[in-house]
Amino acid sequence: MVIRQRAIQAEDKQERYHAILDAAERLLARAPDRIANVGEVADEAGLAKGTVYLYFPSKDELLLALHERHVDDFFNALIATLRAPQPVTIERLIEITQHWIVERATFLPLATRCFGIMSTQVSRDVAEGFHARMAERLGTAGALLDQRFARFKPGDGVALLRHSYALIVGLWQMSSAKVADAQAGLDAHAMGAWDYGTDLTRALRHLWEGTIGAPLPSSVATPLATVP
Amino acid sequence: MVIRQRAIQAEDKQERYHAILDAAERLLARAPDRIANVGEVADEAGLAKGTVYLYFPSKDELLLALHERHVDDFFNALIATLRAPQPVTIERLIEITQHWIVERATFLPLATRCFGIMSTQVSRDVAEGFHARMAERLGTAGALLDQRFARFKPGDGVALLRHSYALIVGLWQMSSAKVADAQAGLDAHAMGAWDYGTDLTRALRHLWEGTIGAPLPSSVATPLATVP
Amino acid sequence: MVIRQRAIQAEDKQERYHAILDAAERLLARAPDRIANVGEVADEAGLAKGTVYLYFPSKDELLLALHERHVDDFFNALIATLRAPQPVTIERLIEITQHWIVERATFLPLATRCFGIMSTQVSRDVAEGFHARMAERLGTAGALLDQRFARFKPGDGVALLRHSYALIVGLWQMSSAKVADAQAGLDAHAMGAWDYGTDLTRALRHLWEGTIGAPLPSSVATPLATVP
Amino acid sequence: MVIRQRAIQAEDKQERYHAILDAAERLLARAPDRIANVGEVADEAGLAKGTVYLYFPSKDELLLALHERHVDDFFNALIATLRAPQPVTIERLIEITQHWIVERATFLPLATRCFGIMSTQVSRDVAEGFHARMAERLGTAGALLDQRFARFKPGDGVALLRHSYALIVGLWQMSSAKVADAQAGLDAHAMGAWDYGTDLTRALRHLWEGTIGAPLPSSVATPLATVP
DNA sequence: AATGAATGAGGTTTCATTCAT
DNA sequence: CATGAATGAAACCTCATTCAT
Repeated sequence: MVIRQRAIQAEDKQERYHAILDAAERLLARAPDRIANVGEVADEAGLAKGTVYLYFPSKDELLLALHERHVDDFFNALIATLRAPQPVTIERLIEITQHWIVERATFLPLATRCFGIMSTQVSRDVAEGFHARMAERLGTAGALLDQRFARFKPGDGVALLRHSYALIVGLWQMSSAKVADAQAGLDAHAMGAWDYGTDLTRALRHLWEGTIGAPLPSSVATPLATVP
Repeated sequence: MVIRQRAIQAEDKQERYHAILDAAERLLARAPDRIANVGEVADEAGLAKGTVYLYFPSKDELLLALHERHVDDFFNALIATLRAPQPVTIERLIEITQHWIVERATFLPLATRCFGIMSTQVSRDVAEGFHARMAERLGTAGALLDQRFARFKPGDGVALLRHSYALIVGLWQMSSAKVADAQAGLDAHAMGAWDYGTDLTRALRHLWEGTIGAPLPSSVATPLATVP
Repeated sequence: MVIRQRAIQAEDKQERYHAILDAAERLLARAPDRIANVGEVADEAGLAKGTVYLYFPSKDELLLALHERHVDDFFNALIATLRAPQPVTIERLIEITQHWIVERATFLPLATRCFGIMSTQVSRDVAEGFHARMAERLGTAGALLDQRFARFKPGDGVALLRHSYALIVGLWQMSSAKVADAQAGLDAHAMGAWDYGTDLTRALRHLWEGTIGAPLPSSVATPLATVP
Repeated sequence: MVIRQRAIQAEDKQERYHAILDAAERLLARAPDRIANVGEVADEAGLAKGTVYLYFPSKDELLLALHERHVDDFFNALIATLRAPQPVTIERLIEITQHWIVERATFLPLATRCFGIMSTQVSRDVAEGFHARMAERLGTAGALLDQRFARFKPGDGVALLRHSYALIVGLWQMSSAKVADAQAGLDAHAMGAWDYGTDLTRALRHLWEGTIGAPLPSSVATPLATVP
């Protein structure tokens, strides 16, 4: 009923676009098990339901956009680290993963949901767009990895990142909340280490060692000679 | 073992239970992108909707049971191979994965769906039951791996299997049908190898090499002296 | 107060709320034996099913609201009469009952149904709300009765009304349509007077006489000295 | 699967008929808010679902039969009292009502349900049959009342009983469990006496006094000269 | 007579999206 | 641009009753 300030400038639009994503993010953080409906997102953003559709063509694309923001944050941190002159330690890479993915309570639930969406609901165009942008980021970060590892051929870095991401998501799905709790009672030794964070670290380490072809010292890569 | 009009013997009931799962499987194979509703499954099975609910307490549990059958088939093949006296080659393990998971068009779409179900819709009891049975199979196969690899400590086998499964599922989600098609036009080199089967093989190889701590020869494990 | 295509003003909403109840009322009047489903109500109101759920949280609450409107109409008439300066005759009270309850073909079938709903389907909050509002009306009318009857102690009026209502509903249930017809063939004398309207009048008269402690003249109460 | 002894003798059939009613009674006593489904009744009786349908043509008629048994018990006690040579006190009549109706947790919920059924689901024949049998009992007890009260004309006794029954049922519906609890917090005085048992006693007393045309002493009727 | 597997009609509710205002 | 009322497809599950065994 209240007519809000209209977003006429492109900047205002950008701002509102992100305000909607922020609202969705808050709701997801509050209840990572469920995806809020459009009405709730609109309410949380202080807008009307119809307004959301001025900024996003569909709910699915809204979710995808939010996921993309998560992914972006992660890649930005990763790329920044790989561009910095300092040696890149494996601990540092795992730290980045922990911080931007594992500890961000909304990342993995939304990723799971988005993979579900992607395979069934979303139009080919949208899926292509999403993957193209994803590929770009992957390409950038992968290329930096290729430079760091003497033995890497072009494309190896990208592949390693893709595999890592698959491991991160796949492992999470196998140990999501309800199940993790259920496992608490079982014999941890017989089951293997079941804590997601610990298990993931171990799995990534194995994957990377296997990819590099040698045990990982604390530093996985040599310093870059030049800093971009 | 003719299935009569009414399944009165316990055996007949087993058969009908599986007949319903078969119907669901056929529908999924016909359209891996969508999950049929209960009415369609009943029709396909030549039964009434209510009859399906005599055999499964809810649609979700039907899907879970179907997924479990997939998983069982895979584990049975895996365990049989690990129990056989012959040396286990990595090629053989990848073959099993290819055959029972990758090439079975219904496995991965359903797995993705089930992960979604598991975290939100299904009661804790059901989820626990599912995971307990899964853990048992994992435990059996993992223990056999432990015996095969001299360096493996108890639990290493289970962990390797879990990590492998995560990789299989996660990678599939990143390259599900629609997207794979979309990628076809892009420069394969720049993107890295994007074919799911090929990429998965490579990723698993890296993961396993990293876990074993040595490059994989064609045979990943020594022959068993005795067959359990 | 033309109802527009969309009810935007609060007034329009009120009107639409009642339009839905009107539709339910018409359907019930047309077939007092059955309760229409929500789709039928929506059709009758010229709306979509979902729209009904914008105005009522559930079917049960819709029925309750309709019943409440019936009850309200009755109490409004009753209270108006009791507030008027004229002497209140028993004939007048029975007239009101006849008009607003007995002759309103939908009142008693719905009341019966609502008592069923109330004890099993409806949440405690809703039931409490309903009864609180009912108690308020009862209290108002009861207090007016207390003033009219010299011998009434506070609360006697409310009790009399409650008892009367119980008699109205209970007697109706014992003589609902099908049965009344069935009785038509029997010897009316041996069975006692079985016509609902007549029988009810007699029963109420007895109840009231017993409550007042004296035979009822045509005027059951003294005129009010002052009109509130 | 177990083939039970077949009820071939008429006596056995009677026994089984009542065993089914007993089962329904137990279930209702255990949860007066809900009507068990046919499967539950069969289980509780140790029979198969289909067997119930050998003894009752439909669920509704089963419920009606159970209700009829309740009503029978009440009337038997009432008639026995009215036939006994002792003076009949109002306290005694109320005691009978309390014992056979109010305190029998299953009577009133089932009565409510049966009135609902009767007006909508049951065939005319069944309804007629039920009411005819009910009328017979009413007639017997009513005639006894007519004899006890000097001023009663034929039919007055039946009418009084019918009115009393209406009051009993109607008042109960207005104060069934959920609501009674809800009322607990309110000011009992302003609301009138809300305890069902107390309120009912008061209402019945008023009804009877009004019918008899005089305040009720402790003894409502003169002793019978002859005992049938 | 007894069983219990099979039936399938029947009804409620949610929510992404549209579009009149 | 913004609103939020209206839409209506979609899907689940229960359970009284039937009937093959």
